[in-house]
Amino acid sequence: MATAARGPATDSPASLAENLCWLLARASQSLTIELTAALAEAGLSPRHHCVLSTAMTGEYTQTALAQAVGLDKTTMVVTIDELEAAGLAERRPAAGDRRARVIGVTKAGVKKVAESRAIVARTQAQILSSLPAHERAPFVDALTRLIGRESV
Amino acid sequence: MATAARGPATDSPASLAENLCWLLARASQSLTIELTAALAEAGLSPRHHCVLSTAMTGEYTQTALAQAVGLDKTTMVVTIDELEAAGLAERRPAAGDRRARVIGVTKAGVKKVAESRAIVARTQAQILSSLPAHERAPFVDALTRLIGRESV
DNA sequence: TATTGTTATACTCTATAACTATA
DNA sequence: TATAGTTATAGAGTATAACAATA
Repeated sequence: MATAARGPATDSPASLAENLCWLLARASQSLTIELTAALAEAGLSPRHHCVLSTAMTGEYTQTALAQAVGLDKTTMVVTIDELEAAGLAERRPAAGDRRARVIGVTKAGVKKVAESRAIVARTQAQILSSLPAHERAPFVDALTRLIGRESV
Repeated sequence: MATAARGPATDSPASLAENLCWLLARASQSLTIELTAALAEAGLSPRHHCVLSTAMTGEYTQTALAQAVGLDKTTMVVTIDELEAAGLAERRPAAGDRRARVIGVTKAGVKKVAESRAIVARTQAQILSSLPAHERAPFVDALTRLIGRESV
């Protein structure tokens, strides 16, 4: 079974197209596992990192932040709870709306993001190293366009 | 980029590399939702389709099938249960091992796969249409290499 | 009436452990 | 002792609905 364990031995001509969704799911899963393990050394999950790192780039309310990273607002509540408990982020009153909270990043959070970004960069470099250099940008580009597709 | 709602307005140079895992997760999620909706008209989930479609390509025991499509053996039990209840697949005794079961596809299953493959092909064509034709094969290729990376 | 954030709840997918019957 | 399949269970991640405070 030298090849049997590698993947489905599809013999139909439709196999390539048929596998797109499956390929994405597998790639996403294995990379997430890898990144989760790498980020654990900073005590963050990929979602923590993504939210915290994004929060640093502007003044986001919780809802705006949720939309920005593609999370449900209820998931965002839990995520912010955890980041706040860790002292990395905090809910600040929004300027013009007493309902809304702006998510601020604390000093400790800023330091943590620097740390986690280094980890992420290292991990992704490892991952992308399996692609020829000239294919990397087009690949990421194609992915981006695939995501932008439906929301346009 | 006046589109704050489109994605994180990252201002760091690391944004591209930083988003790889996130991009894959988003792409996988949105495509899975789309494919799930499309396949619902055939009464199948993407996982059902993938397992059934793969089972047709050879003589797989449950465990072999699980490895082939990247599912846990316990998930495979449930999947086969459902496919069997729907009359699309069946557990047959394996030739040389009384512990193992070969997953066979029934006549109804074969017809169903033809139907679901058409749906999948149509859906993927739609999805890939957002990429220039000459980028599609390299993109799928890159994805495949990314997955093959760790198991090698 | 609509929206922000919250809580509670449920559902899917996946992972872990223990069991059986074979090998 | 190890393996194929099963069962039960637990854990993520996400989604839905209802609520309070505010707009």
